[in-house]
Amino acid sequence: MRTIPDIIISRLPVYLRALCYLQEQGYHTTSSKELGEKIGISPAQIRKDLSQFGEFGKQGTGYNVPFLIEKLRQILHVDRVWDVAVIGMGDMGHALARYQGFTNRGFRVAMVFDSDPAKVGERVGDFIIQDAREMVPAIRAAGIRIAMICVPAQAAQEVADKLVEAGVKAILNYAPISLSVPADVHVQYIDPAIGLQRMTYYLD
Amino acid sequence: MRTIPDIIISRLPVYLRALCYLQEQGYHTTSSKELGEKIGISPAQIRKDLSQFGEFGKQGTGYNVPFLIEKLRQILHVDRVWDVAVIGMGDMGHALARYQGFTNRGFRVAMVFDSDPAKVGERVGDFIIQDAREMVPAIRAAGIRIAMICVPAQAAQEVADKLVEAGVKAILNYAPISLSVPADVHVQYIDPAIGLQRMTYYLD
DNA sequence: TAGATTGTTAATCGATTAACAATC
DNA sequence: TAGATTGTTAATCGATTAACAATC
Repeated sequence: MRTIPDIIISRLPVYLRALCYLQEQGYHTTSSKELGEKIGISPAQIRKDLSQFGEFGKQGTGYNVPFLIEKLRQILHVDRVWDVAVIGMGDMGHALARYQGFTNRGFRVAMVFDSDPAKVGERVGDFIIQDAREMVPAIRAAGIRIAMICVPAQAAQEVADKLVEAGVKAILNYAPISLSVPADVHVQYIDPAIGLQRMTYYLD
Repeated sequence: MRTIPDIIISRLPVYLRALCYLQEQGYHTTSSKELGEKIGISPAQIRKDLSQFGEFGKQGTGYNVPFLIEKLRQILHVDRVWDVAVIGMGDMGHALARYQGFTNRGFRVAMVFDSDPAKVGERVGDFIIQDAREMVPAIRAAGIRIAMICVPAQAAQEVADKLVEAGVKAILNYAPISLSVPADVHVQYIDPAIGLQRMTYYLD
């Protein structure tokens, strides 16, 4: 089986999100044209992307929304619920620990950590903050494969190393620094300042 | 002047972030090779990207770190401080209002809004939460051009419309929905669930 | 000088789009 | 049937990389 380009994979969650939103609004079918207008992607590209994985549409009528949602969930492996660990209970980690937006999208925060003794044992949402020193055994014992890093930049690489040691294979990094990880570990970056700087170039 | 591709612009903030980090660590010069290893981008690409804007390096020695930082700040228009408005004071808006990571990166949160009467008038960080009904005149009067949307999905498009009406030209959208805005308004999306879904495809 | 590294060219590689037969 | 829309092909478009003369 040939490898699907990552740029295609990166668009699938956007399709899935839009389809779920359409479903909530009562749509039962949609077309590549309609979907493309909603999310600003050309109809041809949507059809080409989806065709990498199968024939999900019908000529003349388009795509069945619940069916395509199910297929995309299977493709992206979010037809299950992944446990996620959050490291760093500052404001951002706190917000992620309580984030409602993971519901029905394949994720559930399962444990949260901080290295500050003053925070360890405190409650955040449904969780008791655990000591960061127990991170590796706790994550390994729970079989957790996904983590979010919300610690300061200077601590992020060390945390990433420990997560790798604990068996984590996917990291969502909120710390403003590029991480070094083995090739089989995936990293995505979220940095609001970078998001803003990508736009100020166009402002005068 | 020919238009620089957006994909190049989108890498510049990453270069800038890495250079600032190198500077903190005491580096005075770096090379495209060294920088590329830190951030996982090929040296040729870094040189090609930078060459769109001028000749910033020296053969044999590479780039002067403070000089390149200054140039990138000028290019990205973050050689100043932009005032930013935050709409929606849930956990995420709260975290952004108090976010320390904007400092020295060209941004300062200047005002925050919520539509919940129970929250209006409360304090978050250094700010008093303002009534969302005053959003348009307040943003317009302050000349604010950048905003972050942290409201629920079903309210986000309406908020975006008001921001456009108020003169905002750049929106960082944390709501899990694609926004429709005029062509001269820029939008960047931050959605942790999408970040995670881009990785679970590769996990089994 | 010798070694290192830039900026740039040309070649390669990959992604997007236009167009259309197939068919619901 | 007529209209709509898919999946796919081929053409176009754009981005990345390799290589190297220039030069610090």
